[in-house]
Amino acid sequence: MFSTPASHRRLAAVGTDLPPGTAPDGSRGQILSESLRLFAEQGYGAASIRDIASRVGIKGASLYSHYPSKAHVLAELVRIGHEEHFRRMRDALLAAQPDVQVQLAAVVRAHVCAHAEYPMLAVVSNSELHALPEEFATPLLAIRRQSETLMLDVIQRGVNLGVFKVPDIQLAMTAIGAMGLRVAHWYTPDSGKTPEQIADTYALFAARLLGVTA
Amino acid sequence: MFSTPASHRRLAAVGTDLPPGTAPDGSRGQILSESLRLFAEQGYGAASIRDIASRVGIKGASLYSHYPSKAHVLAELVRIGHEEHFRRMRDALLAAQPDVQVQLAAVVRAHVCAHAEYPMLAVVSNSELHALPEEFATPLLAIRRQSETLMLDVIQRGVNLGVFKVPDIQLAMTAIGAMGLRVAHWYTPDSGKTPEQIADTYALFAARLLGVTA
DNA sequence: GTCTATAATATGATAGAC
DNA sequence: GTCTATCATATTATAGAC
Repeated sequence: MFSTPASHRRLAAVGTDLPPGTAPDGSRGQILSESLRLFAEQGYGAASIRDIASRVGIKGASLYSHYPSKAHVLAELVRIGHEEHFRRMRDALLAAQPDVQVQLAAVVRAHVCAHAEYPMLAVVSNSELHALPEEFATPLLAIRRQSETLMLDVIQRGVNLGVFKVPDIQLAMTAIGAMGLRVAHWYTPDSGKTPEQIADTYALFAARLLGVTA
Repeated sequence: MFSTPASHRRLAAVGTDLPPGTAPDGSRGQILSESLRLFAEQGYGAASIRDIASRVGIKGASLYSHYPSKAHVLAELVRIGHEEHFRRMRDALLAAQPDVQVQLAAVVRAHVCAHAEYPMLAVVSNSELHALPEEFATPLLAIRRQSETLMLDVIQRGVNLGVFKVPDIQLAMTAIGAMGLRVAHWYTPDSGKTPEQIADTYALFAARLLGVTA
């Protein structure tokens, strides 16, 4: 039970950025953006339709012209978050073939950068999925599994090649994954560290954790 | 945005255990225990006084004979969680003097075991502090800082002794801390791994991460 | 210490005018 | 696409009987 941010805020960052091209135009996009802020800072359950609408500058009832329910807004945000995260990891891996150490660094870097560059989206995607009805959650969990498998496959390949040595690859994956997840909570652009610097250090940590000594 | 548990539940575990001696007798203890379950599974905001009371077998109004408000119940749970976590880390460190590698293993093991043995308490302590008013949160954040400092001091001492080598001790601390935090979300007693086995592996990971090659 | 009853307010969502 | 008005229900918390 510790650690960062030092305040009792849920995350340190303040930006509500969404990945380029993912936010719709007009009120629909504003609803997404303001919902992101409120869901990240207060949690889905504590953020009301009226809260969201008032920040957009409309009334609660008007929100229903854009989304059929509050759950649909959350589902859309979590979908964007999961897809962006998976896309980045996959693209990084494809560009890094074939050295397994380079592959590991690429996926860890992509994982960390996604969480540092879109901290609110990451917090909502990681911490609010439980609030969705099962039919909304199922396809999102499928994306999650893809991302997990991607990292697990790199670790397994490294072990098979004799480059990595770990007592348990599942535990290695959860450990490396967790390091990156948590970045979304404490990262802030004015910390003096860029996402890339953090990603580099965490990629080193991941390699060491897997037994790479060079 | 990934990782375990595979379901859309917030955590895999089902037990609502509190550390021995921390749960009051009678209704007061039951309120704490049922609140723990509901806050962990649904989040503080989504769990109602009526939900809690009905699980205890009383009416909502009767809860106010035991706690002055819902926030007081949460504050009590988070206090128990933070104190137990700090106490375990401190005791482990005191028993492990003076080899810095042994110290590191001790604090990491204590950190991981606390999160595996009391997963609901850990999830609530780590994920719901933002729901508390600032006057409730301040003393809890102080405990958090103590736990952080404890681990940071071990890392710093290892670096000073030339046993550990890292580009940034703060990043090392957040990485090691995050590994343990996340255990509370995916750990379940019927996974075939004991908290001790996970703790041993994570202690190895932590040492490697800090540049220990032996 | 628990109950019933209730206050005061907030919630997600809908109907229908413009 | 936004509004006002409203429905139906849920919320935290209190008052006062037993």
